[in-house]
Amino acid sequence: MARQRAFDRDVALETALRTFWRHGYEATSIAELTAAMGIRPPSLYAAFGDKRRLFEEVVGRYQQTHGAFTTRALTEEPTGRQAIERVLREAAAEYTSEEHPRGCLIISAAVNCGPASAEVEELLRGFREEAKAALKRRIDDDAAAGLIPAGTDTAGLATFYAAVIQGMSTQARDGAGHADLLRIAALAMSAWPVGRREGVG
Amino acid sequence: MARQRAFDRDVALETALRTFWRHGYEATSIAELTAAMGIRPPSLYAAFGDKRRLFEEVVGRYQQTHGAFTTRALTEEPTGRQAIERVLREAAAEYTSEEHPRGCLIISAAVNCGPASAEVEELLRGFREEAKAALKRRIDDDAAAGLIPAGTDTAGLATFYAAVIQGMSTQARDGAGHADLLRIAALAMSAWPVGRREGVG
DNA sequence: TCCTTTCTATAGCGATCGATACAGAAACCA
DNA sequence: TGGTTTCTGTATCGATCGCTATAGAAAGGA
Repeated sequence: MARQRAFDRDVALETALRTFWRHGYEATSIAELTAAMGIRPPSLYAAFGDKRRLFEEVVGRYQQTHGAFTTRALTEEPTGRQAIERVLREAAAEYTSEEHPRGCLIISAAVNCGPASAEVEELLRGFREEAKAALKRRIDDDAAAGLIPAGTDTAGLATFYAAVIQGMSTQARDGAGHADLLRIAALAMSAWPVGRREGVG
Repeated sequence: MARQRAFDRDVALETALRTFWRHGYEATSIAELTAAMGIRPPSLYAAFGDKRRLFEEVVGRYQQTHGAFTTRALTEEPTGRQAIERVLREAAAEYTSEEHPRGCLIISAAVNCGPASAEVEELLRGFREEAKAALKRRIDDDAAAGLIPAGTDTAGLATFYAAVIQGMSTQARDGAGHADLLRIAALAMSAWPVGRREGVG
């Protein structure tokens, strides 16, 4: 019973996602966002609240689309080792895809923040810690199943693979290609503890 | 034959270094810098030119002080393996030190930049690529000396260790401690190719 | 066709950005 | 002690920041 929106909210959100993905939260201005989305500030604020809430919605969308491969790999693979190997392999492809900005939004979009947006920095930091904890849970599964030696430092392994993934994101943003990141992934997997399947222990 | 500066330029530069180190290039305002340095804008501009040149001087100072351990390790150790192992071990200590902001300034101070400071982003990117090339040169030394198998992908190894170091910086900024980073370093070294010294090949 | 409602566009809000004009203060030379 | 030079502090420049008041335009119900 009133005038309807003249733009596609979903398309506009995806455009905002890619803009934030490229330059980060603080470095992306409302002017740049509205120019990219093809709308004017009042339309943005009416549809998305404010810059902070738009970014939070962008992060949610990212986790359910471009970043969903992590959760899929961790839930679908039978062992922790296979799960982490797949995460690394798919990250290599995703972080270097030509279809969208390089690297990972959760890792790189809120690194340089002033005091005004410290909470945004903390939000992404929380998601990174959550992802690291998810890695650890699958490694713990392998430890419980006896696939890796008893007494293995599973938290240390999770921190290592989290660091490798974050390094892959930085490398991708610095220009490394798909093959470069696959080599990183393969070398990282060579750090996996020798276990039952490999004929030791 | 004229009035002399009322503040210590070197102390002020170190203060600016730590401020940029914590929040990054764009997120650090002139107001925040002058407040931290205890001077007023005209003094800053007279002594350092402008924000861009101040940052470039900060980066140079960082490379010769807090970041100098990398070059030292790479030049002083007899083998590439020992050099890289030492870089990782010292990075673990440096990135988590309580004496200054966490992580690496070259890696984290210009990640989220708008179009206006794309050149600053590119400057640090160049230094990161230079560091990666320095890693590769030492790995090539080991290859030439027959310490690692013939045909080893030395560029791939260099990219791997560069990624690990960048991941260590991110982990440190997210709260990981010295021991956590040492574990990352140890696991990363387990990816080093098996060579003559290890009794294979 | 008119009324209500919600969108859109223009224009501009106060605050902050990087950077400076200006005048007073301090240090050296004559 | 006066003159020259360079620093320092105040106050502010134009531009941009995130955000919004206001008015006109469009869509549905009566």
